[in-house]
Amino acid sequence: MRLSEGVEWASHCVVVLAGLPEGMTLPAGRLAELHGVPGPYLAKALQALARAGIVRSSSGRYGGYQLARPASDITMLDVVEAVEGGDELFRCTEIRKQMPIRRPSDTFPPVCAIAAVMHRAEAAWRAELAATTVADVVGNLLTQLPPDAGDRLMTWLSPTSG
Amino acid sequence: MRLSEGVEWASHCVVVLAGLPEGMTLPAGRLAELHGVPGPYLAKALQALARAGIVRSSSGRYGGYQLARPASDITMLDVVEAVEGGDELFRCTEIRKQMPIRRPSDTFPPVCAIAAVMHRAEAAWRAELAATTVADVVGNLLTQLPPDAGDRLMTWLSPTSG
DNA sequence: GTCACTGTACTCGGATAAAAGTTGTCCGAGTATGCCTGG
DNA sequence: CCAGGCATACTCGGACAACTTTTATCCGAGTACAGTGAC
Repeated sequence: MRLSEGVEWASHCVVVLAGLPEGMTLPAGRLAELHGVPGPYLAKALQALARAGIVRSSSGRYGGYQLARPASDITMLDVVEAVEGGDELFRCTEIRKQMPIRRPSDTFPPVCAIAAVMHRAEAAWRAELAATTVADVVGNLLTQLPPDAGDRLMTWLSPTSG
Repeated sequence: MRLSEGVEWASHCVVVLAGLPEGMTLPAGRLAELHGVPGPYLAKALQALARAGIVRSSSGRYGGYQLARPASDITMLDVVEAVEGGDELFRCTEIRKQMPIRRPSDTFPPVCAIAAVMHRAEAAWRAELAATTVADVVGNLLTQLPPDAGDRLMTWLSPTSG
């Protein structure tokens, strides 16, 4: 089991979009080129982000994607759930209820004891993702990258380059 | 993304095995029948548990599976990793290193900032699973199930029944 | 000089194929048991 | 009556298909800009 690649790509895209000047958009093709990933498929992840209200898309010439709300209001959990779907990692199929030793009069606890453990662990995972915003990641990156990384990015994004 | 069904089945099997008298074995076919799941495929999960040293298998007539160590020494993380593999949920493909704005002189931080967040969340998930042993789950079940559930199980498991 | 219109080039969005991983199944190798035979 | 050997039936273990999910791709609908022409 592993998360889809789209989660990684979408996360990087959101981080890049968070670093853009206010109002600037970036088309999917450019984002794909920047990250070296297949463009048409990255679009799929970006569409998922748009459906979730994380990014806003503008059509037409000079259109593209931009964040729909401040980076400090977007958690990593939002990004993961947008791409991956909000389904739980562990889905209990209630096989305990199919045991032949069951009697009709038996009243089962509301949740399977095993599912309870799994859900508790999953909640811890979600809580950690929800505690980190995209702004946190950007802030963390700024302390690690070379000082001119932002300038280089903007230069590369200028239409004459690339 | 979701965990494979084998994780759920294996967990239930381990719990059942933990409730057996010392030294008693249970064949895979019986475990499958008990849970109402496809037998040959459940064997696959049980084999994984055996490879991980969680259960011990005995061949031959009246053979089967039993726990390899006390239930209090088996965590739910052990079970999940045995079936699902120890791979991490989020695998960083280091796409940051493929950006065209990169320069050879750039020294990258050891871990991608995004991967760091994902790994932190994953660690929280694992920690929660590692904090719960199979014995805990069994103890929890004993407070919820009807008092005669154990007797019913042993009756059903007796060779004359089924 | 200003405004409205039209053409164009670019964007997103969803519908459509290929690849991988998971799910499900089968048959062969190995082993402890129970029976049979011989002492 | 007891011990040894043998056939048996049962077990696990790994190798082999079918299906679902993920990955990858394409083409059409829609939109904002730029140029053109009329006023």
